[in-house]
Amino acid sequence: MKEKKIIETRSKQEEDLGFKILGYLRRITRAINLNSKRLATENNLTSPQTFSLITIYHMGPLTLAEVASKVHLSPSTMVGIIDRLEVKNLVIRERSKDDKRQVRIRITEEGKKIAKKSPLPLQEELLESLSKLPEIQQKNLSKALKLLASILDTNHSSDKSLSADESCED
Amino acid sequence: MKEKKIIETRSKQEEDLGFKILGYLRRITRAINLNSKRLATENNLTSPQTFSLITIYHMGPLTLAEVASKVHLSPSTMVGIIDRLEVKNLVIRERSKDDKRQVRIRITEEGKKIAKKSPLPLQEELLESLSKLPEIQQKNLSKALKLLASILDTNHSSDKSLSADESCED
DNA sequence: TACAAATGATTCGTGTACGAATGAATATAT
DNA sequence: ATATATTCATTCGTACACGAATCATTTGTA
Repeated sequence: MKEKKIIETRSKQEEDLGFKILGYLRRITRAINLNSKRLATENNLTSPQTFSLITIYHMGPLTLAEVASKVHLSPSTMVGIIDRLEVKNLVIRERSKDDKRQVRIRITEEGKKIAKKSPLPLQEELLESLSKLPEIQQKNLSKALKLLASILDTNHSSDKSLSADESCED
Repeated sequence: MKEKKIIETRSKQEEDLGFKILGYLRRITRAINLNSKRLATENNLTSPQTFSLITIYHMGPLTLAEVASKVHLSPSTMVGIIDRLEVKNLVIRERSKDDKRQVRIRITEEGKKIAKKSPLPLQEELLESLSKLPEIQQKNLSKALKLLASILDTNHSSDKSLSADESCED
């Protein structure tokens, strides 16, 4: 009753909810980052690299902007990721013949092999932990994340992604 | 019924769940990043900087490692963040007298003013959107994120944070 | 006391991640 | 047809974000 001056410009419950959620999100993103780096040393591929490679594998030759859009990254970020995938001989850039501005990213045979057996980032621990939860909780989690994702990225431009399907209407 | 060769090394529903969740998480982290950068241009403080500053403001002078732990970042990351807060005259480093290895981060008067009125990252849009949801959904979201955060960072070291309170047991 | 181990901050190297600016190619307008 | 606008990839500058290595200080031990 006497330490009330700590937060005075925001109402208590709003502060609580926002601060908690942001804290959880920070922890989540950090865990994802750490996992990505661990995977990078073990499998020689970071999480964004793996995501991009699998996307290219599934959806055929794509332009750089298309890959970026599908994995929810900006083109300028994607340039570096493709650079690193290319020096590992997992993809190749080839200039489009009809529109010489475009660069088509094509997966190599080597890349296909990696894509086929490369674990999705976080897959192991996350799925194992998830499978221990009751199914209802798994559904809730997935729904909550989907909700949050759509809340957050309506504030920005919205292009459809590989994982933004609409088949989750329970 | 004929495109079944796309994913063959992983079972269908596991793949679905993991891939979806990871997709949501990527979108969420991206939205957070974008928001952080927007705030940086508007308020001259990024999201990690704001988090760190508010933490220092609330919890008094702290060592660099303590701040890092409380905002869930590594010390090496925190060095840069404190650097940038320092050149903006929001905090100052002072060598500890009893243990000259330690650096105590102290908030300045200028920093206090900023901390008091600085919006929590994402606060505006997120809270506004959240407040439109039924309360039960808000609770679910918070619980789901907390669950996911604890699943994810049990894989790593766990120190308690500013936001990791236990008062959410509904 | 002297010497090894541990600790705290920092530096270094790598990899995201972004927007703004750039340059080449294409499309559009006059 | 030529000038302008648009589009695509890239480069540049900034800021995270991490682990490994480093350096100074402190602590523990022989």
